[in-house]
Amino acid sequence: MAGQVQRQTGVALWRQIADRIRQAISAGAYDETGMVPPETVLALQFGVNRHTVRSAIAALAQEGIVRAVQGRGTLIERKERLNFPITKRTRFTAGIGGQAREMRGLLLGHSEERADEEVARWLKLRPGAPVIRMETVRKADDRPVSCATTWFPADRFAGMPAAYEKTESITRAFAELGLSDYVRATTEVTAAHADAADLAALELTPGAIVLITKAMNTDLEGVPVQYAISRFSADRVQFTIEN
Amino acid sequence: MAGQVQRQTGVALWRQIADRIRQAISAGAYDETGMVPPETVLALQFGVNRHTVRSAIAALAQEGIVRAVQGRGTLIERKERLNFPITKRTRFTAGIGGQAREMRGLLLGHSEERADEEVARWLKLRPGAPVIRMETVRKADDRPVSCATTWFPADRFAGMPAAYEKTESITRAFAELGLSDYVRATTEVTAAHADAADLAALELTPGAIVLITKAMNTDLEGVPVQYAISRFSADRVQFTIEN
DNA sequence: TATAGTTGTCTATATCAATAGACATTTAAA
DNA sequence: TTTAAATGTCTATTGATATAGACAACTATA
Repeated sequence: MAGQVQRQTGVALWRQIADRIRQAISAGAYDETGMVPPETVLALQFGVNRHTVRSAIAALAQEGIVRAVQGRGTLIERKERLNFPITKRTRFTAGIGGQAREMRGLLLGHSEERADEEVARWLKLRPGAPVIRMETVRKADDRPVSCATTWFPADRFAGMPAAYEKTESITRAFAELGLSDYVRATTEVTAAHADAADLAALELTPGAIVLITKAMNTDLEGVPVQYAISRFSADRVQFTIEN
Repeated sequence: MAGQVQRQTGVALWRQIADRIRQAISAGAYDETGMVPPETVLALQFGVNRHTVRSAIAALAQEGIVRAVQGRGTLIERKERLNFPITKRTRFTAGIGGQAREMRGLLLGHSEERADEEVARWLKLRPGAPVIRMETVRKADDRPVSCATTWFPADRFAGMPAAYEKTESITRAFAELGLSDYVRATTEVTAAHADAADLAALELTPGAIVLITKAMNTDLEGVPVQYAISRFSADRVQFTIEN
């Protein structure tokens, strides 16, 4: 994890260092001791003052990733990265499956609106067609993993928000509405800094990274049934694509 | 592109704004005029002082993305986000294909070493087996798109570095070494802040995000021939997964 | 019960980031 | 040739970031 931090780039040193330590923890670099190296050692490694390292560690403690104990050191509290397979049969709940005890989808809000150009294109509707929009957060063992904006054709899935709120799962909600099976047609993946809404929904701190997927599901006849823009905390998930 | 910028996060406002404008340009938000909105308008949009916007634009001008002209406005010079499909037949050169005039792979360095646990697992070798490691950068029209660390079984592909340096492509290098076809077996995707080496290789600024893929290719019998960890500039690419 | 090693707190100083306002300079269009 | 609209430059001030040093407080262990 050597490599120097860079100055005068608009990114504070303490944030660069926090990001590097977070990544090192994820990669298992400190698994032997379960602790982050002493502040003086890190300061030397990164070529900065000890106080700068302290700012970085304070940020990580704020995220709940480490806990500093006076006299002992800085203990690693949490270290999670869920694997999320993307396949023809991608389902959030089943996908995370055995990796967490409890999976829940929470409905933050919903509305009926007219499809804009992007949504219409993905759902193969005409622009202005009525669609149901839902804002959701998905949690694994009560830790938010992703939040999503999802659109459904309104004529076919008017009862979606209620069904989702009841079942806490898209798959089960589809089943309630008479769609027993569906397949993932396309997924686009990008990454960006989380915006304010995502930070709040995913309980992240500014500067955090989100993996963004834009995905379209179809029924077995190939008719689009759902278009979703999901934001995943990059620290907590990885995607796997099996071909 | 509304949404406010965030203060006291360790990421300077001018950098947040630069990132947002870069992304808006990529998304085609200013395609009608070919210009970025006036500084005073942006300052109002983001809720910051005009000087802060000027810092952001100066950074983008430094990257060669925009060019400010006194009296006229700020012109968009370049606007790239390459789409990179991930399929069974994923090939970097062909994948980016029609989206750039010229595709090149550059060999930064290589060595023969013993497989560590991770590499051995992916290549289905025993730990300690000899492998060839290559560090490469891939460029589209001379702009770096990704950098990669790649491992090959040493017994089978000893001539890989030389072949890659000559052909500037993994596919063509494999062909030279007698492997005419191969398929993508698995791809893992994550995102993280770029580390110092990636920043240099990809000509990015600190705080930039990289999409990271870990991918394994096999020959047509299913024998692993290549394991690669690639880092893509998140500002310059997106992935598409077709199922 | 010392002692080494660690985190916590305090003061002080220098540099970067951001705001504020005024005015110059250039361009394009009226 | 004006004029409006845009970028360029300058000065000044405030708050965040980073460094520096000293010492307190706590933990584990010899």
